[in-house]
Amino acid sequence: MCIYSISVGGSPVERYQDSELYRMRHSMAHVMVQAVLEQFPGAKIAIGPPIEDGFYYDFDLPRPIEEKDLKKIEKRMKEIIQGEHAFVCREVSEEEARALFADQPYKLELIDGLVKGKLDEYGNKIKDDDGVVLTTYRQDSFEDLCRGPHVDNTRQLNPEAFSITFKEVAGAYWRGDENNPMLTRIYGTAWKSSEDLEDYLHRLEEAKQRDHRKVGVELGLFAFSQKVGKGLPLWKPRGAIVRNTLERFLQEEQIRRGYEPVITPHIARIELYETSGHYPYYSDSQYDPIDVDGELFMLRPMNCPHHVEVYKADPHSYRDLPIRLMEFGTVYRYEQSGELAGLTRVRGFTVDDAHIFVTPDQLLDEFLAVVDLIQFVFNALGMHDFDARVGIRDPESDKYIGEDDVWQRATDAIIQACEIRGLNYTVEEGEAAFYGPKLDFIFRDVLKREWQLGTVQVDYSLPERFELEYIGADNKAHRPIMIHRAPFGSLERFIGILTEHFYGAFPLWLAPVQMAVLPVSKKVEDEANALASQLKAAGFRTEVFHRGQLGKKIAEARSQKIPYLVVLGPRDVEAGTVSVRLRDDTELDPMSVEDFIRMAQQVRDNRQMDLVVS
RNA sequence: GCCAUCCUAGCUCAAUUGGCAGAGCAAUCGCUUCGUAAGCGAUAGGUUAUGGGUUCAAGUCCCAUGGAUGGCUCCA
Repeated sequence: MCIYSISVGGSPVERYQDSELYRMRHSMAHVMVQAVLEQFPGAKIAIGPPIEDGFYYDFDLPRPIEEKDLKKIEKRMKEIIQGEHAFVCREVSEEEARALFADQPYKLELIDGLVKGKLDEYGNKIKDDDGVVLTTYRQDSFEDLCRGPHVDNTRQLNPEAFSITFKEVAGAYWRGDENNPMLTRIYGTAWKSSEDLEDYLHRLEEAKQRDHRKVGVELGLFAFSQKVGKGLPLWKPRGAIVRNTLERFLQEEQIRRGYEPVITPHIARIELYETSGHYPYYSDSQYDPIDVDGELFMLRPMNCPHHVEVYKADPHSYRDLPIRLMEFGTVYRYEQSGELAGLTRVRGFTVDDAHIFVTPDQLLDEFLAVVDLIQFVFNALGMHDFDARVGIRDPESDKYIGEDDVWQRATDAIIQACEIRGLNYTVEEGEAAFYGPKLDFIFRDVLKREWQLGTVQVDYSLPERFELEYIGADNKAHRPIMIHRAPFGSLERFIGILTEHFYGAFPLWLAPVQMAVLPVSKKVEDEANALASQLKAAGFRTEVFHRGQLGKKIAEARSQKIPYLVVLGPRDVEAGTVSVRLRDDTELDPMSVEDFIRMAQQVRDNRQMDLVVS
């Protein structure tokens, strides 16, 4: 068991778990524990695995850890690494292990879990459970219960390519359970070379610069107010333009594809949610009911029950199906205060929602049509890097409604659709909605961070609970199937992600201000105003910059990421041209206003990313 | 919600062991009319997040509340 075996028959790409970096980071975590225990002799230690970009270790410390402790620990880690200590593995019996970790309660609990419950260090059932062997790894003075793998010797670690002060320490529940005590988690990042470390730290800095909370405020897209409440964003005029433009784009595309807009209220009587199952299955995310003259109303956490009631307002023939009801529906969900984050995690948000009612025959085709729509939308926004994830039930949990065979049918349909469209997908347990399995689209932005965006769900349960019907060709009542879907997910989160993806430099069609007219001097103010009117008349959101000299106007327009900077001076007025500079500092040759407008219209109407016609 | 850190002018930040709250940008008002990354000057802007406490004296120390940030848990 002490020999780490490379998995056989795996993919040709080396798995992270098999890589040298993984072993280095794992070993680095052990070195950190040794240094922490020297600094805090009474500390209790929990677990500490390698993670993406680094590692962590959880501790129960006798006092809060401070920045200067971390610096000392980091220094000591370098010494330990330079001590060239071997990592020595040995198998231990249960008794030996208990004696070894007699004063480490978390380790004893791990041993209990491994030996009795066949549980791994995270408290999950060990799948391949034929005989659990306990092993330890020791370097220098520190020995840890660990299954490895590690490097052979600390000389394989680079003392100049790691950091434990790059991130704040964090609280983390023992075994990830919020009922357990909170431990102190120290994060580290470790690389093979100091250049790699620098690159990584640079990437973090880049992400910070792009953060939509910073960029969104600079561009005047949105604001939060303590008086309105946390997690409740206010869209400022420029942000509202971006959002309205996206909504219009999607609505027009959906109408083209047979969707029908509906509009429904943000609250409803509690009976609606009792029927739908949101109450009680979704009550953790819902706000307390509102008493209106003795009747209980709820702020809606989802739009589906309302759309179901729209469907129910009329009798339906199989000839009418599929019926596709769409709404940019605002919903309110309770989120714990610590979970709120900018626009990506809020308490009130708008879903680009639609509910499609189909016959069983239509399910697959309609599902495929939804997948096509989502791909179309992502493509239009220049978002090409995404994978699909099929979310199915966690078989251990009881938070789902509906019968087993119904879940199976829905899951089969989703997987079949993925196969037909050749999507690169994974299947994950526990990722389903409470009423049915779903297909999520996971997008990677320019910094390779993953975001869950669009989602499609197949639902047999709500039609059942609401007793939905259509009349079939046999003149008998049948039950339709519902598809829930949202390409953007939530407009708030989506625009947050788009802002970071584009670094605020939205494509022309989305840019809040599309053109800045920059008069060279006051002598051409009148001409500049006239030019702006002309550009506005051509349908472009245009502003004239009056303040300061030309250089200042350019600096300001650049910082606002305005796509076209239209410079106008006496020479242009005389020649009847404009001098266009792009926000990436490209200067175009002087051209007539008409040519410029024609080009910009083409760029806008094709929703091009490039600002010139290619 | 939990752990940790933080909150000074609209924004970015100063303020010595606890000793008169300041600067740049933005804003307002002048001057300047200038051809591709920030022209010059003046004015105004603050119960230092809020409420208590310690002290002769609190932006600074202590407590509570609110909010933000990094994580955990949860999630569109």
